[in-house]
Amino acid sequence: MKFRKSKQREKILEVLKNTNCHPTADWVYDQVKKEFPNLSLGTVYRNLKILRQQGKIKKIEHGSTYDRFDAVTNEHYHFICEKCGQIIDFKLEINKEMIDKIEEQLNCTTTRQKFELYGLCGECGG
Amino acid sequence: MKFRKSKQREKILEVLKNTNCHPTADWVYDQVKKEFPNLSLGTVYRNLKILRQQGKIKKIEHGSTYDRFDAVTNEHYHFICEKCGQIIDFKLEINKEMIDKIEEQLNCTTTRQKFELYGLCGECGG
DNA sequence: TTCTATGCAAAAAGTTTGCAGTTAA
DNA sequence: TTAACTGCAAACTTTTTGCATAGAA
Repeated sequence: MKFRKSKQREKILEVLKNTNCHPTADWVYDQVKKEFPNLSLGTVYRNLKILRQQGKIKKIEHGSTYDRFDAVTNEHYHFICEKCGQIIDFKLEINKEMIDKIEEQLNCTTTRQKFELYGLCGECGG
Repeated sequence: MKFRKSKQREKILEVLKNTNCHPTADWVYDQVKKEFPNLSLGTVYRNLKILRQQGKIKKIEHGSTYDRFDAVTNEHYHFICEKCGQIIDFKLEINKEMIDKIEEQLNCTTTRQKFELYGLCGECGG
């Protein structure tokens, strides 16, 4: 794949580099629009895709674009296959001291944790 | 909130109880449609919402319906305040042996982990 | 009888794509 | 000169909502 330079793409990357708020495409659009008033959202999405292909940014993945539901009520965590989207449950004892340490450090109290692993399942070449 | 009984809702819960594949709304729709051929997707979504309000099922959350992007490359995790919505980054050394054990158990390879804490931040009474 | 649940279809929300014109190399 | 990039708008995908009717309590 060949890429040319584009002012819009450079600005999009710059905006992303200068924030740690994990923005949405729309937020990026609003920022970059200040400099390129005719910018379109489609261009932002296309460039976000290209920047990912170039390995310069990451999309914060959640496996699938569909909502998924779960009637299993006991405490468990999820492994999500990045290829086939399959979700596999696993159990785990979360280290309580680790949580305590973070609570102290951030001066907060936590009520629940989410712990998810992403990768390839057995069938997809794990 | 008051709820009445409904055959469709009962069937939706039954279908969810009898699978461990964390289905999408559409998959549930296809299953339940076998018994209720006039079923509509809207009804499935509405009942999934009600079942969540009743605490009978969970939606596998990914925080927001928007894709989010990140050009910050170093590894970090998030504490999310359930009152004010603030997100605070923290660093953590994830126990590698723990991951190895899960990989072996599930026969998968993991490329990344998501570890999120939810609760109250200092300002909100943490 | 009352009001929640339903089916249907239209709208909303978020993302992708086709097209004709622009621009980097 | 050529083919990647752009803006615009339409299409697409997933979820929500409005409305009239059916059905549980």
